[in-house]
Amino acid sequence: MNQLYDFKIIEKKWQKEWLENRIFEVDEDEGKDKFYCLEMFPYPSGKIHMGHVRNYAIGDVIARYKRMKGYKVLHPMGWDAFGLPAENAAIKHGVHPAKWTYDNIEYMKKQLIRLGLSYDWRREVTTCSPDYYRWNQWIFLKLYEKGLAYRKASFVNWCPSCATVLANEQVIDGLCWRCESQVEQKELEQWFLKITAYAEELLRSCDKLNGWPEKVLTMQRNWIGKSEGVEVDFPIVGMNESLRIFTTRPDTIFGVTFMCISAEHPLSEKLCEDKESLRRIRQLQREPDIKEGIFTGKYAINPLNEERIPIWIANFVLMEYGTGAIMSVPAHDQRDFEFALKYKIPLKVVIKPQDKELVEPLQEAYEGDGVMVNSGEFSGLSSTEGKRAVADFIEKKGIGRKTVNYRLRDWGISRQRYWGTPIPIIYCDKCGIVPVPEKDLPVLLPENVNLTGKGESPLKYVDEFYNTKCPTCQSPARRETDTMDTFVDSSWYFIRYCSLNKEEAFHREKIKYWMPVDQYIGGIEHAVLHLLYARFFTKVLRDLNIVSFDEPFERLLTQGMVCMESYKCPDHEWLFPKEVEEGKCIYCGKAVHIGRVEKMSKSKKNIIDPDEMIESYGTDTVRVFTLFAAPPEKDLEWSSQGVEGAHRFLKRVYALVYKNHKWLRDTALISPHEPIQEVQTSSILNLIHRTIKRVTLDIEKEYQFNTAIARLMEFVNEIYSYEPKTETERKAFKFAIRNFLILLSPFAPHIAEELWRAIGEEGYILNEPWPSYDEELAREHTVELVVQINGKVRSKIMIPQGMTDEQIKNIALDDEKIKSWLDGKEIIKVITVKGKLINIVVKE
RNA sequence: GCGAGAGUGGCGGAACGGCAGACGCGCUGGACUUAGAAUCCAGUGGGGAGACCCGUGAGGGUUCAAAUCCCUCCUCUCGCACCA
Repeated sequence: MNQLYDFKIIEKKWQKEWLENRIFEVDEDEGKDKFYCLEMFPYPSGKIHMGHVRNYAIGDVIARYKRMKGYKVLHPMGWDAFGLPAENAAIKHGVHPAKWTYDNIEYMKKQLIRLGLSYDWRREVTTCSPDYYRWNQWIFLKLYEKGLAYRKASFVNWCPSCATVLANEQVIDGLCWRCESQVEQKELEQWFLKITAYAEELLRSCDKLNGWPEKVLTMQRNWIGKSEGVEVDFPIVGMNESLRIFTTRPDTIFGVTFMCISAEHPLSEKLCEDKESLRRIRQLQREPDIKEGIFTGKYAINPLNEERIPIWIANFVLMEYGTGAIMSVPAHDQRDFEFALKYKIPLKVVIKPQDKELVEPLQEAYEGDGVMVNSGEFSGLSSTEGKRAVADFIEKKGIGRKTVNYRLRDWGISRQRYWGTPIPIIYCDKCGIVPVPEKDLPVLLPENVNLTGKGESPLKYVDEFYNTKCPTCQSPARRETDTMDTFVDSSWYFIRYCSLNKEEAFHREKIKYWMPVDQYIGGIEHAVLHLLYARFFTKVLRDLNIVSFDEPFERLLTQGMVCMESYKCPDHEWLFPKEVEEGKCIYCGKAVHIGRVEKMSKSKKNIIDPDEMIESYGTDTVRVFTLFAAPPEKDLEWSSQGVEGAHRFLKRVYALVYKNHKWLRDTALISPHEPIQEVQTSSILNLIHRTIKRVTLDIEKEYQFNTAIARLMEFVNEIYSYEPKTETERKAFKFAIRNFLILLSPFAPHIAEELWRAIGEEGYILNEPWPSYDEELAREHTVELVVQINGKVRSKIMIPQGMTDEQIKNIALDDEKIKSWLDGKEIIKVITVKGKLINIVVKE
């Protein structure tokens, strides 16, 4: 055994051996319980970043722990390999996207192996390979057959920088999720997947996702945005037409004083003669904070009270939601109130709050519940009763119906870019839209293309791709040239991992054994993107009888961000941490401005390169630090001194074993039946059982790896003080070290493996069962009794474990310090807690 | 504006309603060194000579006992935000 902890040699050695001996490979075993541990696969952008390291370190601890607990653990990894950066790199540097991508994958795979992650690489999935994307196409065809994939012209989100369309989920605050450019509206014909057909189920089964963070579920529920209400037809005066509106507040229908329609509403042209103003309103569409409208000069009739209601066109009414037209109740809706105020439209109060009087003129709309007033026969009903009564009345009269609206829109998947899955559709002049027959899959992405990034699919100009024959009538036809959104790829990859066979993507028995994923780990940025799409696909695949479960991810852990302070030099802009020495810029010596701790990002250069860290300290240190510095779901602040601390800990572990390895090697383990005489033996056994217990509970309880590692540090600190002398003490010591190494191994697998062999153990530590603890031995022999008087600590006394309340009371009252505190005072009450605390309540 | 989460030493962070500050960083002292680095040992919330007192964003409350439960407020972070 080498005296020094040479992590480079150790880590390389074991990584090689683990791979060669294929110890991470796993197959089904019906006799054993399974555990599917999955981390979100990365986009092969070039290099792994610290966020990945954290994500995968967390997953690896869980996978290794569960495996040692006796589960068959599926722990796969792959590449989300289609996407824009590859194409942009190609345009910029002239490398083919495929080469760029596969080169990156090769490099990043090496990095993952260097991290000691326990993946079964036989299952590796690369979404840009035809083996994979042919199944995207196959699923698309199935969706098409079921009417769940359709083509439609509409206004879509267009990112000018990415030169492609984006789905609604991919627009964050009006900006592109990927590049943060301002998103525009463009009218295009596009392919959509009917996720709205599953809106209700996606919403309802949120309630069953007990293992998900409430925050993510809230975001999904908000995104789906269900609201129940009624649609009502308001006849238009002098026209043979009605204006259909949607409202969730039928109880306020007697308070309508105007109507508003969207400028994009089909009737807007017909109703509004002032085309100039109409165009102006269209320009102001979705402009926040501005309310603009024009009166059309036309009126509608409120079908409940026959009142004449002016019809307006307003910029704040959305065509995509409801019917694109609303009834406006300014007294009870703040938006309508502001609009009415601006255009001096009268208000009519029809809801009276229970607990206060509304003082007119109103200062703001009253949107709460109350009692209906000025509402004809409905007056006197509560809002809740009124909603139902008015809705029933409307249905009975045949002027409308109860409806449910969702904010969720269908998923637009067409992308005007090259590096994605071709949509398997052919356009024929005679037959129209013709799906590519299943037997002709995959529709291969041609390799020779001229990439421009100008907003049109380059496939259009690849003749041998574009020109084809109609599968139905054999006449010349054209292929669809848009490719699929890459979120399609990641919507089912977790199912693909289950089947090893290259030809068969959906091996039903294997899927049945492994799925659903027991623990999914990734960033919260996918709360409504990937996670919603994956849930949707799972339900679709279930309805296609490919899978038999409703939800893909049993438990979800959203890990926090990796953060760091940033540095900015007055002359040299943002600086990398290594460009700063003692608070000064290494180029000009000027003091740098230290920015707040925030997510590591290339633009602010507040990044730490995992490769450099591994080079200097080793993988085990990096893993231990990232797991120790914060609980997994919280943000982690990178600290170079913290890394040193983690490294110091591992060096201490190494030195501890080195110091004793010669005799440890030849010593047997203490048997559970061996009589314990020496105090030290009993202390060592108590220490290790205590440690096993606490580490196990910390991992089981919400994956508290930070405290688990703290326990391991405590173990090391304490065992340093023991000098085993007798044979029994040595056997106990060996037992302790051996089990400690198992406990350490999920966090720092390489050093654990190395030391495992150094103390004479055989086989791979990953194949060892997780140690169990003896409750009796884990208990402390003596307890520090805390004695309080009126809730304040007044004394601490060491007592044997297991005293009765009465004994404790006597000991406490007999204590000299306590006696002096109690002198001359009357004891009212004595409370003892679990044999370790006593509170004596006295009259002051 | 609405919703969720958070606020604890110099710092990262611990604490089933029961000893606030585990563990780590940093700092202080000591040992080993010619010296340093590394390592090891000890100490380290604030005040006070001391007995003790004060301390978990602020203020109230419940309780024998509150960082933890309840109410009001402040600050920060993250979602949502013309969805009728």
